[in-house]
Amino acid sequence: MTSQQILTIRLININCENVYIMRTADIPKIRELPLFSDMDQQTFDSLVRGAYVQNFPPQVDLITEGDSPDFLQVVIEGGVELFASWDGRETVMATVHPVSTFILAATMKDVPYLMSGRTIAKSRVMLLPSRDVRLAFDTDNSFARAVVTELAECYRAVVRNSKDLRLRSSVERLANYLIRHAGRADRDGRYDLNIGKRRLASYLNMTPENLSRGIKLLQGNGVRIDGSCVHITDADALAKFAKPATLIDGPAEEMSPEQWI
Amino acid sequence: MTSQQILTIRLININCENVYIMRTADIPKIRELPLFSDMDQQTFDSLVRGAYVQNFPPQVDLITEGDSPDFLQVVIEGGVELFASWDGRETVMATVHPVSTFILAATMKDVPYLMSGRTIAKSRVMLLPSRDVRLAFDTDNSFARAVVTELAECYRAVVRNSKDLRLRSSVERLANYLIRHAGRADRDGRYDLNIGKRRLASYLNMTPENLSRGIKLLQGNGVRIDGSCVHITDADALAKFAKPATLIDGPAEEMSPEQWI
DNA sequence: TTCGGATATTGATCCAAATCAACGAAATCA
DNA sequence: TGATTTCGTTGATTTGGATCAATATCCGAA
Repeated sequence: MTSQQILTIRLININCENVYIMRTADIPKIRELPLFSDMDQQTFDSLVRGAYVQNFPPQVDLITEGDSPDFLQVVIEGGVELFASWDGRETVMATVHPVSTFILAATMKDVPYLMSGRTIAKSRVMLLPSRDVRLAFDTDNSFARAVVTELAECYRAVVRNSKDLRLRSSVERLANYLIRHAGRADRDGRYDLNIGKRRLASYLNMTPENLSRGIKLLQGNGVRIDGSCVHITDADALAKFAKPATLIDGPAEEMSPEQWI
Repeated sequence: MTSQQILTIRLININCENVYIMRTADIPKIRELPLFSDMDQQTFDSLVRGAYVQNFPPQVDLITEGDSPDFLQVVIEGGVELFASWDGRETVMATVHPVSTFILAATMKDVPYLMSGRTIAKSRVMLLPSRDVRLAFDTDNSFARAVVTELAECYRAVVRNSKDLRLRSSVERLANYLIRHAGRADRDGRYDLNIGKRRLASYLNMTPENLSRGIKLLQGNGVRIDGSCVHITDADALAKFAKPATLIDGPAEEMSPEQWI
């Protein structure tokens, strides 16, 4: 079977018009990911040969919890939100920003996804057949090491998130969230929220109504939010209220590959 | 420096009388762990050569969050509880039962622990120098693959736990906890709780008072708890209330190596 | 541009869960 | 054995957060 035939079958399988073979311009972006940067050129080439790239509009489901991981996915442009459901309830677990992979654990173990994923913007996603990824893992030690680093980092990110949920009140979670993202503030201490408040509330495990009230409460604690503009007016006061901790919020450098919003 | 000298230094470092070089009887138990079972004999031997074993009374702190991972630890007998603290609050994150390892992620990445660990019973713990573990990872592909499997499983366990926290009420968490452990019930549907209610409450992220009330509430839903004896009187009724889900509670087989209580 | 829908805010109310307080039952120890 | 402490339960009360309802605001499409 030629690779062209394989591609054709894949096209039919996923039943979508807008599919491309790996665009040359995308390759360097992928290559620079920590997960792939140390890989043998030969392994990387063979991995990329079987891959393809797809463009999606916003609000498209990419994966559904319970499904089998046919592909390791890489967000090249746009953004993907990982969420989970149970008994009619739904919660945002994380958001993946370019350029990074998601659902690596399911791919490596070849077990069903624990989370669903949908685009939150017009997005460009690369799909690497899971079989090829596992094959690359078996043949390339550098890649194996990178997979371990990535998985360990993902694990630690969820543990930190779990501590955040267990040990803090919702307003404390909000305050620390704002501090974690203060890195992109300008010299006046302003930055854009870059996420809908509805989505943010879900990620922080609170209702949109309570998020509004939390924002109002924080106005007396060194931060003012107007629309999507966050303005840190008194970083010390905010820190005093939020009590950020490295072992929960992570050092800036350790901000994870499977990025936690 | 001879290995005897190194051992002596280690003895001084940890400042505890009750230290042994690897007891021969412990080796097979370790060897059978999924993490080590596929390892080259040679690598395994060199790993075990640098290891030692220690006995602890209950309530002893083995690791403290923020510390550097000098050793990969393996619980051989007894039990270890992983917990985390922030701003005077404390929460039980997980319990590790024999025979399994913990804090593998910190060891592999050589970054500070995110959780503290203390014995919850008289325990026997093996300590493998982190450097040796990372060395073994670099030289033994089977081991590398096993590490990935273990890390992926740990990651998924925390994700499931996070879903449990986010999507369920405290009584729902309790009900599903009881179902998850129903595997060890006898034919009458009875089993022992095997954990103090105080600790269980902390793990379920609720107060002891509320746990008591939750238990009472569940008496009308197919389960009766008397002291430490759990009696599933109506499994269907309990399941109807708890709505257990594979993607949160895991299939029995997938019960994790870094065991979630 | 206006319309219609999603999104955000505010207030009122309700509910789950934490806290406070008291007490009985085990377990631990002298 | 009795004394002391820890653990578990129950009741009363408070509080954080959810829900319900009403309005305001933003945004995208015709």
